[in-house]
Amino acid sequence: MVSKKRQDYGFSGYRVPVIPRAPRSIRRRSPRKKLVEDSTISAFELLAAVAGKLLQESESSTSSNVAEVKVHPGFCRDGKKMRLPENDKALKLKYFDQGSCAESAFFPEISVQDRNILSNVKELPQAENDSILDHTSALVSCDLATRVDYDMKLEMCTDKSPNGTFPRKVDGGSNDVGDIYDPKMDNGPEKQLVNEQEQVGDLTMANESSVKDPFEECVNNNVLINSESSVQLSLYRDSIPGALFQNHRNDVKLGIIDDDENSFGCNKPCTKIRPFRLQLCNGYHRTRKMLTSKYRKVAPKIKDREFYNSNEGMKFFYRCRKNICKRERCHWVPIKKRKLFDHSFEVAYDQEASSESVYNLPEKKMRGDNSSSASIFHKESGFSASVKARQKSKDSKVKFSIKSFRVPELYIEVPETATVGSLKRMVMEAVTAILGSGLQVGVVLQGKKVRDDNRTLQQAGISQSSNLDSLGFALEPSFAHVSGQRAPKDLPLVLQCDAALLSSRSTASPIFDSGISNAALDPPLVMKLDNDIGNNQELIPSPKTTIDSLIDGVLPDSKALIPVPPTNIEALAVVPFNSKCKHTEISQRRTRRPFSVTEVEALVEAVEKLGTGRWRNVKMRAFEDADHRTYVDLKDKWKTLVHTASIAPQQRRGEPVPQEMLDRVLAAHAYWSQHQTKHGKHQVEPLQIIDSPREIVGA
DNA sequence: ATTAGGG
DNA sequence: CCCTAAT
Repeated sequence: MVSKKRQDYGFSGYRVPVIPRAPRSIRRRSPRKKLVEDSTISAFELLAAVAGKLLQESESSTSSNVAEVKVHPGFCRDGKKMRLPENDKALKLKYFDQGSCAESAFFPEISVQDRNILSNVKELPQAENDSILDHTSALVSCDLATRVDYDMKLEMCTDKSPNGTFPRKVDGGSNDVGDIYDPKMDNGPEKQLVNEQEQVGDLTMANESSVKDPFEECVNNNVLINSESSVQLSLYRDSIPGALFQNHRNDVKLGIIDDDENSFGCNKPCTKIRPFRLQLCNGYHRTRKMLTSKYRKVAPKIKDREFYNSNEGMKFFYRCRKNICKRERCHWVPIKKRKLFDHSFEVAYDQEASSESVYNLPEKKMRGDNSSSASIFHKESGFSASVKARQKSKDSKVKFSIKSFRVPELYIEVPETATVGSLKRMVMEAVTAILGSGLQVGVVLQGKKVRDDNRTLQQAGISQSSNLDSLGFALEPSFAHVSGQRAPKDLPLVLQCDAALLSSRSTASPIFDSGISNAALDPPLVMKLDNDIGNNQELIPSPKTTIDSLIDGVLPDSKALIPVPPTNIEALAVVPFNSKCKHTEISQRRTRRPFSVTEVEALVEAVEKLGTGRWRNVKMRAFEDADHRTYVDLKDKWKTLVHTASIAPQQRRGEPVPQEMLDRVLAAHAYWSQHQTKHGKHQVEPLQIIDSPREIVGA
């Protein structure tokens, strides 16, 4: 099922903060320039591959095409070394999480032909390399961006670990189990060790089998990485021959453009990618843990890696993870800020327009004719639309063909045991919910929203004589209920980003509003925002700056619009997010699952032996396969058991626990209260049941 | 990531 | 079961 409220979250106008969905471990993050996992680059590279192919097909043999295709060899080479770091089960999960939505809509075309393309182009001409450094040019072109991208990839590649294997930590916690004395214990350390080894072996096998086809693997990795697996609702109609093809091209392009991560990754490979790697690097144990709670937790999303570049972000993540991520089987993942892929750099929109934070308008002349296409997306809502406008010079009519609106990411998580049919229904629910949540269409022209509905197209500048390349449509959340208090009509959006307004924003309403209604920003405001209020990610990096930073491998010194992880992003995100959590009931309680007597018995037995302070071990010992029982659950259950045992039988509720069990509970509780559980591993003997006819437990 | 304890 | 603080 789909959490109904989720949609509100994404579309009611709430300015989506950066939602953490990343690796749990902060500590693993190493300083920049650290090695980057092979797989981390594949997202870029696959996209580049697709783009390159498209360009190739377009048979326009500009240098940019070469440059784009150039990217690929590294791609494939790397592919050979790629290892999918997860065990097979994890892979399934991940693929399911991120790949099952509709990635094929964006990467359906990769074929043998692609591989040829990839492998044919080998070296980048020196001249082009030189031109990389020539970033003084005001006009940033696609190829330049791509070449820089390429460079970054090289850097990443050289940094990777030599053998390409994955550091895999197997932590079954067996060491801690060494103090179990019960000789009858069937689950001793040794056996656990064996089990773990077996699992490692499985992992290895799974990995190797997936390396057969480097390219394919790359693709797979991409599925993993590129979370742009969005459902696409195509409304496209075009009677023009060949349009289908072009349409498809645009689809792909849209997918690329929409992948903000890529642009981020290009901008800041070191910081952007690392969390990614963390994500993939999760050791067995961690993966296991994730799987353990997979029914109620959403898999971390990679897209937000920039968020995790800041410690603040991690803190935030920790704080929110439990709220959002832990519990839902199926829900939306809020749409993150979106950035443009390198195509956007090609757009010659002026700096003013580029500063406005609401819409990005990557336009690109696709062909030489008088048709033009534009892709836009609305960052807050995550909606994007690809538009094709065709001009008919005769009758002064402008014909628009809105190719598609792209639905923001849907994130659905279902058990492996769910049926395909139920999955379909879930997706359908999600899409329906989105569409039904109230949408309106915005028109954006040259980076500015056209707000006056009464103007004629001509007046608005939408005419055949105007530059329709810069025209875009956007699906926007309908914000009829938006309270205008904090969002005066013409208050630029940026102000909303001011930390001072956060509180109001959190309580008030979907703040989204002003974002929608105010497209253009004044440069001063931009600067203000830039003053590290944390919404930098809203900004479109100035092409020049971006490229500079790319080439230098360093962040631009000062006010650059690079989406640096803001220091106080937490402040930005936490407040609204938390409130949103509550208001939208994003967090749901887990379904109650009362302990059966059998479970209670297992718990009691485990606690008798292990004590009351080692719930993790208890979990592993007695509930290893009960994914829905966390060690916290066990601890809580023990707590209630103790309580239950200490109250009168008449006051007990629920499924009655045998008194004998409760006696054991009390005995164990008393015993372990005496003997500290915490420290000395071998200094405390397991509970010896004194007066029970049962077998003696323990040594 | 675990553990402990309050809600 | 949830949430938080403290490890």
